[in-house]
Amino acid sequence: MFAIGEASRRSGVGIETIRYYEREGIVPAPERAPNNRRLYSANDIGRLRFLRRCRDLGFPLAHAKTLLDLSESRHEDCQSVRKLAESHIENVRTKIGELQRLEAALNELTANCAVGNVACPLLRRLQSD
Amino acid sequence: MFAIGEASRRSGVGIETIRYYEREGIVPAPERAPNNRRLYSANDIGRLRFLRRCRDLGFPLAHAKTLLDLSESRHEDCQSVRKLAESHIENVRTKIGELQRLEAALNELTANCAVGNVACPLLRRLQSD
DNA sequence: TATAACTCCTGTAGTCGCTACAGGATCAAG
DNA sequence: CTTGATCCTGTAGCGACTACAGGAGTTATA
Repeated sequence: MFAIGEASRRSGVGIETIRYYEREGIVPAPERAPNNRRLYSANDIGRLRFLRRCRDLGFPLAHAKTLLDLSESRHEDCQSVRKLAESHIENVRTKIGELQRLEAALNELTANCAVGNVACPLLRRLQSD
Repeated sequence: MFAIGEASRRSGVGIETIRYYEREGIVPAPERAPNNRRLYSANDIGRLRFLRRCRDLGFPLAHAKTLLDLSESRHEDCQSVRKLAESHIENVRTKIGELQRLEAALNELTANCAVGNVACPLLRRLQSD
């Protein structure tokens, strides 16, 4: 059993974040030592690591929790997992598209904003009616 | 002079957001009618529209405010504008790259998660030590 | 003129996922 | 015995809104 600092190091989840997950019911409250300090099992730490990986993949915390629950249920519902993952991929693709359009717009706006312009064309465009 | 609802319609900035901008000092407090309602001039509305365009381009609000201030100063500092815009474009490019790597990772993880798998490979990977 | 429906006001709290304290208790090492 | 690390609870802050609650004033219709 490990103290929260060690659990943090082993899982890659920050101490404050671990306590936050507990408060929010993302992970169950761990055992406590007689001195009231939290004690984490290897299993608990595995759960935290699982959550960190989900977060690294950009899943919102609520979905990370769902995936965690799915991963701990007896009959792993691969179907549900895939559905969640695919909808997430779709979101990521959408966001990439949005940002690419943004980049194009910004490039165009700054293109004319080159050397020694008197009136700034970018500002002109932002001001226009 | 226009009431806040009309200013919202004309600028494309939500009513609550307009009041928020005022609270935060992003825009100056407008005139008030004798009945205490806010009154916006065409100029005020132009400012709001300017901010909306900056936000649409993904500038953080603080930078939007800086751009607005630059646009209203006597000698338009095109240099500063360009610097802000270029650093923002850089951020957008970085974010695009991150999301693309994310998408690749998710694609790889879900690739094996195809039809009728018994044990879900995605969960396996998330669980691994 | 009465009433309904709309718009506006202030102030506060919620969103998301942490992160950063404050103020204290406990523990390990020298 | 003291120093410094770690832990505890509880609360507030981040960014940029958004959504109320509870009230007041305005406009349109019957």
